[in-house]
Amino acid sequence: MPIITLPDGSQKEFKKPVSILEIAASIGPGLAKAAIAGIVNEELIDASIPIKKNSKIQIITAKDKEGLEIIRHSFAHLLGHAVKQLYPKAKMAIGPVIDDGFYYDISYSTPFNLDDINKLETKIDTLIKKDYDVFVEIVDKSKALEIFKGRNESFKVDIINNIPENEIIKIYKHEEYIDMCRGPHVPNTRHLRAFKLMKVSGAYWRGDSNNEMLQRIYGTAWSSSKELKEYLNKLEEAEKRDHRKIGKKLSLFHSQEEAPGMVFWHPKGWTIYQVLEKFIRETISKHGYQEIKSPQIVDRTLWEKSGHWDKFKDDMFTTTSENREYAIKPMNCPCHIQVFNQGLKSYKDLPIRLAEFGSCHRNEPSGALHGLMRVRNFVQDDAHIFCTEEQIQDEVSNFIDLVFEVYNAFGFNSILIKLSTRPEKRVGSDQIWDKAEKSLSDALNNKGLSWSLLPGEGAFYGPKIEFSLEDCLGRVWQCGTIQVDFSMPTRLDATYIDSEGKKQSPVMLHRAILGSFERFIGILIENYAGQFPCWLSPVQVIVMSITDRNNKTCKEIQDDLKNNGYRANIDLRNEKIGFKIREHTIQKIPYLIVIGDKEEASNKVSVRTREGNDLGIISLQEFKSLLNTSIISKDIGLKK
RNA sequence: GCCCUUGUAGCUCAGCGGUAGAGCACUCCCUUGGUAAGGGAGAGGUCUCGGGUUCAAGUCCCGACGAGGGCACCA
Repeated sequence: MPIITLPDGSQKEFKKPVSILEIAASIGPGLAKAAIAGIVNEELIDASIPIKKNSKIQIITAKDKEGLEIIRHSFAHLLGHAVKQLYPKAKMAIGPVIDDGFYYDISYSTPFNLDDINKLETKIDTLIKKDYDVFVEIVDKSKALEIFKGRNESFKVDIINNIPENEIIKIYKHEEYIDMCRGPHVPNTRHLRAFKLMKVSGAYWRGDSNNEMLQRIYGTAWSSSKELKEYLNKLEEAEKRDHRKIGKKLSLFHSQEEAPGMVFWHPKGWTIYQVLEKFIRETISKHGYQEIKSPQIVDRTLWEKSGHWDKFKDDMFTTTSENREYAIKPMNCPCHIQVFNQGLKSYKDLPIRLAEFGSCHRNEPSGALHGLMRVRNFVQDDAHIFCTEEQIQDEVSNFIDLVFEVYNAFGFNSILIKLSTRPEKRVGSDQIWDKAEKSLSDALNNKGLSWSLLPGEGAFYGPKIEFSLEDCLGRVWQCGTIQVDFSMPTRLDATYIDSEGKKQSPVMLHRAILGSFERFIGILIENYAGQFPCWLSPVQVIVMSITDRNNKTCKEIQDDLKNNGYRANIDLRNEKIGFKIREHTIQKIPYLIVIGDKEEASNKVSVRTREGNDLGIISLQEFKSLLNTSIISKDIGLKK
């Protein structure tokens, strides 16, 4: 005789065990139709499973976050159903929910191509429209093994073998297709409507590159076709912002076969790079850093000593000369310790903050390369802080301020913070780890920041904080980091003299704000869709003539602007003004100046923005002060 | 590195066994025009590279390299 308590506190008593579907039906037919699953005493369960005890329940529909997840999960099963109908010999591995959709990993003799995907999509469509009921059944392990062995589903058998003995297993029956799942799933396929199969790719069984490579079919699914459409539009929007596309259109950079994973920066792209570097240089200088420059190529023995050779030698570029083997540096820290090691250091010298825009090479696997985001040669805004254990917290605290200052300058105001703590394999005593982790969390808490904990995710040499920023499309990019290192200073013999005259090893903090310049510029390109705020814009002003009578004046205005430190170009081509405006608007130049006879006569300039706003005829002086304000304030402008 | 897809003019793409095509960009000519594309003409390609099949190969097959999407990796 279960008494069921609904979310609004009202109670209903039933004479026998009831399912979510039945409860929903007792409330109203509309709800009965919409019910997908339920939360019973905080546990998500299938809508058809009878509830025997007094319970607090909530009915889940497609409008709930959980409902959408269930829909996606059920779509994975539906894909399985379709695959097995079209390709009976296929073996199904796993089909989980992911952001925006689902996938299924499948083993099959021949690769699936686009044609197969289309066929599967059509098949799923016909299955959906049958509005068939999905039945759930609870079985024990031996029964589950029997079922899936009988169906020749060796991956499912493998999964079952890894499930503890007394755990219950749920199987879902989609007509003749049977899948195994924790569930819950939709009670009927009529809840499944808005989906699209997106792509096929390879994926290793259990994510291990030693295992068989399966074929993964990705799909997206939503609770309504309107949401599906919105999602597909969003993808299109993101594609338009692709930094590789914009990089080409605006002639910022390119790459070519002869230098895979390396960037050829064009004048305009390099201008952005230099402005960015200048900004970081000035900012970190204010925060007490000293800039250094260390060698590009360093003898193998240093990398052996630092431990990198052992772990990463295959991922390093090497070169030889006169029987010595060198590595092109994959990181800067060992070199920075060499700088620290020059001359005796006193505790009074600490903290010492050494920064370098260090160009690093890493032989990344070819399949990992991606535009500016993952390259083989990149420059970090790297620095290492040498300090005492007591100084860790202050240094971290100051660094957090620095990160926020920099990110805010680009208009990134939503910043996510993660703290990773000691992993199983690590160096250093628990006491030191306690202290270091506490320093990091205290620094975060003292600033009243919210952060999430990643237990066990720290580096073997120390805990770390990671900073991610959210771009205007809501995508999250991990950029900044600060990592405590107890190990490398000792390995590379860094010491200082403490107040009692004894030698001590300093703690080293590895830190970066942007991460790599290449990647950060990639992120900026996508965030701004190529429309850089004026202070970063490669060309800030274009001066255009109406007829060639006005060319001389245009040149004079350009010279004036350039002499005042602004990046100004001229367009004196024999083209109509509309043509020129169109072209430079597409090139995202913030300010477009038009010079015709009227402007010459009044000794003024006509100003138009790339957003299409006409700022009217103003004096050059007035324009310069406007430009100046925009640059100094790092105005983000109308970016969307 | 692994799986799938892919590589044609500077760019975007068509052509898919029978002597290389379009639009934009480029060059020249006409036009000197006031806020998102004025008109005309011309030039431009060992169809990524190397093999093979064929009377004949951008076009089919094999391999290499690059690129795209995933997977694995990411000090």
